[in-house]
Parts: sequence; structure tokens; C-alpha cells
Amino acid sequence: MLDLNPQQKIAAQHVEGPMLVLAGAGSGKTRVVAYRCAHLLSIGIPAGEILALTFTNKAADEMGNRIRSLADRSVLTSTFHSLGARILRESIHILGYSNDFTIYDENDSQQLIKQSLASLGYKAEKGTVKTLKVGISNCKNGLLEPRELKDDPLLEQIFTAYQNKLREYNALDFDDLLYLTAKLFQNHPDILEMYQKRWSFILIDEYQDTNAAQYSMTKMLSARHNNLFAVGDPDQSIYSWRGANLNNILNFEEDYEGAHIITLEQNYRSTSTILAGANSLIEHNEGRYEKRLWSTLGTGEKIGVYQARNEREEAEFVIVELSKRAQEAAIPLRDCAILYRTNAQSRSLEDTCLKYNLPYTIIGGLSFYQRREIKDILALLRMVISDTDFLSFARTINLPKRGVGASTLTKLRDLAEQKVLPILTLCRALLAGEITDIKLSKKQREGISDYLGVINRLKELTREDLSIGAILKKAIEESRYLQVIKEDPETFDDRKSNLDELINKAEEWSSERENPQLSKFLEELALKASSDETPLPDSIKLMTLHNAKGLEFRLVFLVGMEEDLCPHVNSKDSPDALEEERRLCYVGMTRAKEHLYLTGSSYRMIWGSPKVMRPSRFIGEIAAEYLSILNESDDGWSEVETGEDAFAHGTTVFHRDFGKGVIQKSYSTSMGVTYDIFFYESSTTRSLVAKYAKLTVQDPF
DNA sequence: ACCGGCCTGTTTTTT
DNA sequence: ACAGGCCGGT
Repeated sequence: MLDLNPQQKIAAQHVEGPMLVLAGAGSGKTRVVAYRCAHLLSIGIPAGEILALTFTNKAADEMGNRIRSLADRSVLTSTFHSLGARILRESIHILGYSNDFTIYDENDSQQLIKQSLASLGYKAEKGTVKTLKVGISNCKNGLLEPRELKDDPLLEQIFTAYQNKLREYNALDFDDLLYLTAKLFQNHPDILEMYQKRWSFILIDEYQDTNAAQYSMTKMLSARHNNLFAVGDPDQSIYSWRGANLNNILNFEEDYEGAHIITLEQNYRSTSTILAGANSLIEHNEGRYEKRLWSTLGTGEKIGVYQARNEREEAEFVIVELSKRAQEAAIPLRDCAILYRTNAQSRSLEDTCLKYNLPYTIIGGLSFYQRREIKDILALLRMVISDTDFLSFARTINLPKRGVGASTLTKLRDLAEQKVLPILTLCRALLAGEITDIKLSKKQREGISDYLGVINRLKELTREDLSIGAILKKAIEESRYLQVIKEDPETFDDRKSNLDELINKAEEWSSERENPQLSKFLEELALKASSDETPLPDSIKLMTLHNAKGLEFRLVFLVGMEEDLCPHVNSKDSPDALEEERRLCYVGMTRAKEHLYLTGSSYRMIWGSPKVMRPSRFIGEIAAEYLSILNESDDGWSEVETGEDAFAHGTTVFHRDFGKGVIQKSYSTSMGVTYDIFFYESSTTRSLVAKYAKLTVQDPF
């Protein structure tokens, strides 16, 4: 308690009744939560009655460790989603699912939407599936019936069909973990009461990111003891697109009677220049809780602004500057981060790190667990646990080729639905000749029989109490999976070593728990975010602005600070979305402790076609006194990288944006200057190249 | 009829 | 780099 400021101390020593801590960036909110847990333990509250909720596994782990080191005892620190999973594993039978449900990821659930569309006779067009997924997600996160969301008969129909299929396959999507938990509490007061009694003190971190389902879950859970302790910062709300509702934090006082509110404004992270710069940006948002962060960490240096001519030069500047600054200020590389708006931007930075031989780790992006070979083997294991998970069946039945393709799968699925049989039971019945509705070729018959054999042998192994690693090894062996990945010799080694890595991870995981169970292992992997993976020991961190929330670094680069990228083009039409982009930029800036750079490029390849970019409006919104412009802005012409094949030797190509179109100027030593006009439509590279009008003009510039 | 190989369009942010 | 669509082969 000694190292807390007066405000923090009041929050940490609070015991009874609801409290909201409005904690600005870097004001020590995680510390306050950890200290409050420790304080509750110290006055004799049993550890089992305390529940601390976070949004990411990493935050939950960190919180847990912090409490352990303060109080030498453990309390349950969990993400909302794994809390949902925990509750539903105990009680979901009441909703008509079985307790060994599997958890589908984003991809799985899109597949299922596609299936639902097809089974209702609709064609699954490209955009439709995504729109429906978003619609269904919004319904679940907002606890709304489809008709309350919008008048869309298709959404209503698909929602029902999709939800029925999930139940049939005994599977839950991510949103169900919150949605069904909230439903369970709403409709079964006796169950709710059981959980209310279990946790009398509930703490929530990043409260500004809660959606209606999470709000409702915690509102109901805390209703008995009324000890909800929420910590958050409205200026860091960046997840409205997945249903987060800023009103949850803004209306806390009205929602929770007798609520105390504490504001933390002293920042312990950044220099006052970085902080003042970030403040001057976020002040452009309207209707915010007025809050001024201050720090005593000194003025520090100004925020560097660098405008590169193209993406490669931007990456080059960032990496060279980063390694220079890290060296002269003795900043370890693990304390350096490069943040960007979209995952696709990591590419050029990655390449440049490789070029300069600097260790880096990409946080987020394509997760280890989303790789095909990993998902394949895990799907096979899911079939060992579940007879009815058709999606996992469909994924694995033809690995290796067993002659069962798309159309046979459709028939099997429809028949299973019609006969109300789990897919594996149906397969057994078909082989035994008990069901003859589908004619199978000899090859298919043998294939399915082989597959069932694999599953059966693996089932036996789980009963024999083999380690999870050993079961994985057997699964790969029995299913002859190496044969499958051998078909692509290019990637074989990579995929093989990923599988070995999976086995290692499983052994490690098992060794850390008392009673390691395969089903628990699969659940944890399903809930594991791509950002949860362990980075290289001393490496530069590359990640999206979203993934950077909650982290801090001594040296930070925000790259791609351009209009249409940050703020993102999809946010331009909505003032609310634009404000969220501004908050996102604010979150990025406030990650920096000592050094902060904002960089952009005048020219960028977007979706394979060249585009001229303008500097982000956010740079202009930061008060100029905190900025240091590192290079002169150019004349509007930006040099274009040309592929080896594209243009003749000695030719330099420039781009310049003129509103409606883009002019490309190429200069060659032998032919002088040539101007081409590109008119951009929403087209892809290939059609674009076919459409451009070529003309040669006098140089008017 | 059905499977599997080849070609084309594709990326905001995530538990 | 991936998934979905098309088409040729069985």
C-alpha cells in the first residue's frame, strides 16, 4: 500500500459497495486492481469469493501473478469468455446442450453460416456470410432478438438455423460463451443464485470495453452482494465494433446505486511531452469525460514525425532509427514496439527487420493455433471427445484422402439431421448396413471404416490415461497425417515442426496442472488469442494498435499514419467511428514511455494497387509544439518502386494525387518525361492495369 | 455424379 | 499466402 498515491489508496482499500475507477492511461489501474484483491484477502475475505475479470488471457495471467506476489495467494482471474466457458461446463445441460460442448472459432462459425444458408436454399455469396456473421454477433453481444436489431427476414431465418446447427453439433461460438451465460442467468434464477453466492467480490478491468452480454452477466452476478469494482477509461474504448457499449461505463453511477467514483489522473508512464501531445489529440473528441493526465517524469524529447516516400523507405527509416536510438539510450529491444492499424502492414517491417538482422516478434496476426496442420489435428481430437461435431468431422474425414468429398458430406449431414443421429453413429450404422439411405462406393466404405478405426483407437488411448502429448503423437501417426502434409514438399518441414511444437506445448501444459484433461486442453487452445503467444526473449514487438492496449514500451513507433489507414477508410463516414479511430491513435501514443515517433508514407500498395496517401489528420490535430518534423515534406511527387520486369532500365516512376485521378510520371534518360493518368475505381490490380488511359503531355508542373 | 487439381480474388480492428 | 469457383478426369 505504501507505493500508492492517495487516490489509488482509496480505491485499493475500498471494500463494500460498487465502485468505478476512471483511470487514465498509465495511471496504474492494473496495480489498483491487484492491490485491492490483496487488501480484500488481508482483511479475511476468502480467496474463493473473489473474481477478477479481464479481456485477454495475457491480462488475466498478469493480474493473477501480481496478486500472488502481493498476497501470496491465488484468486480466480479470468477472461469473460473463459468465465462463460467455466460456468457453462457446469450448467449448460439446463439449456439443452451437453456439458462437453466444443468451442468453434470464427472460421468454424462462418462455415456453419454457409451451411445454414445452403440448407435453406440460399446461395452463399461472398459478402453475405460475413454480413450475417456480424449480424448474429451483434444480436448475441447485444442480447437482442434478430428482429430487434433490424428488420431483416434473412438474418432472422439464418440466426435460428445457425443456432439449431450449433446445438445439433453440441458446439458454441465465441459469442455464445457470453450470450448463453447471460441467458442462463436470466432464465434460471436458482442457477444464478448459486454463482452469486460463490463470488461476492467482482472486479472488472477495461470496463469501457464491455458489451451488453458482459454487462448483463456481471450486473446479475453482482446483484446479491453489490460489490462490483470496475476500472476503465472511456478514452481507451476501441471495441465498439464488437458490441462494446461506452454507456456501460458512462452510466455506472445511475446503474449501481451508491456507487463511488474515483478518478486517477497521475500518469506514471510517459514524459509530459508525450502525454500533452496525446491529450491535445483526444481533446478533438466531443462529449468525453473531461480528464487531464499529468506526469512528473520530465519533459523528454518531442514526438518525431517522419514522412517517407514509400512503404519500404518508411520501414527502413523506422528500423534504422529504432536500432540507433535503442543503442544510444541502452534500450533493450524488448522495450521497443512498432504499432500499426492493420495486420497487413507488418510485412514490410518484418522484411526490414530480417534485412538488418534484428530479432522481432509479431504479436497477433495468424495464430499458431489457426495454422491448418494444427487445426486439422485438433479437429481430429475433438472427434475423439465428441460424436456429433460435424464440422470437425468434415475437416478430418478426408485427411488423408478417403474418397469422401463435398457432396457426400452434404448427404451425410442431411441424413444425420433427418435421423437425429450424431455423425459418427450414422457412419457406424451405414457401415453395418443398418441404414441404407446413402450408397457408398467401395473406396468410401473402406475410408470411413478406416477413419472410425482411427477414432476408436484414439478413444482407447484417452481411457488408458496416456499423456496429451502422447495422444497427439498417436493421432498424427494413426491418421497418417504426415502423408497428408508431404503432398506439399515446400511447406512440409514447417508444418512438421509446427506439429512437434504442438506436442511440446501439450507436454508443457500438462506438466503445469494437477489433472490435465484433453478436453480442458482443447478448450484453452480454442480461447487462446493470437496475441497470447510467447515472444522471442529480447525482440522488437510488432503489433496492431488494438493489441497494444494495456502494454507499455520505452520506444514506440506508430507507422502508417495516413488518411484512410489511420483513420481507416471504413470509418470515414461515421463521426462515432472516426472518434474511435482517434481513441485508437491515442491508445497507441500513450504506450510510449520515453520516445515516440509517428511515421507515414506518401505512397503505398493497397490491395495490390498503388495508391497515393495523405498524412493522417491526427498528426495535424496534435499541438505542433510537441512535434518535431524530421524531414521536409516533398513536392507531392512520390517515387514508385518498380518491379524488375515492369519498366526499362534507367526509368524512374513518380506518383501524384490530383483528387479524381492519380498521375504517374515516369522519367527515363532516353525518352524524357511521360505522364500516365490512372483513374481509380474499386477495382483490383489486374483490371486496373487494363483500364488505364495512357497519354503523353507537356510537362505543366 | 463426384472428386481433386488449378486459377483467381482477396485484408480493419479480436475474445 | 487462402479459400472458393471452375473444369477435367475418373
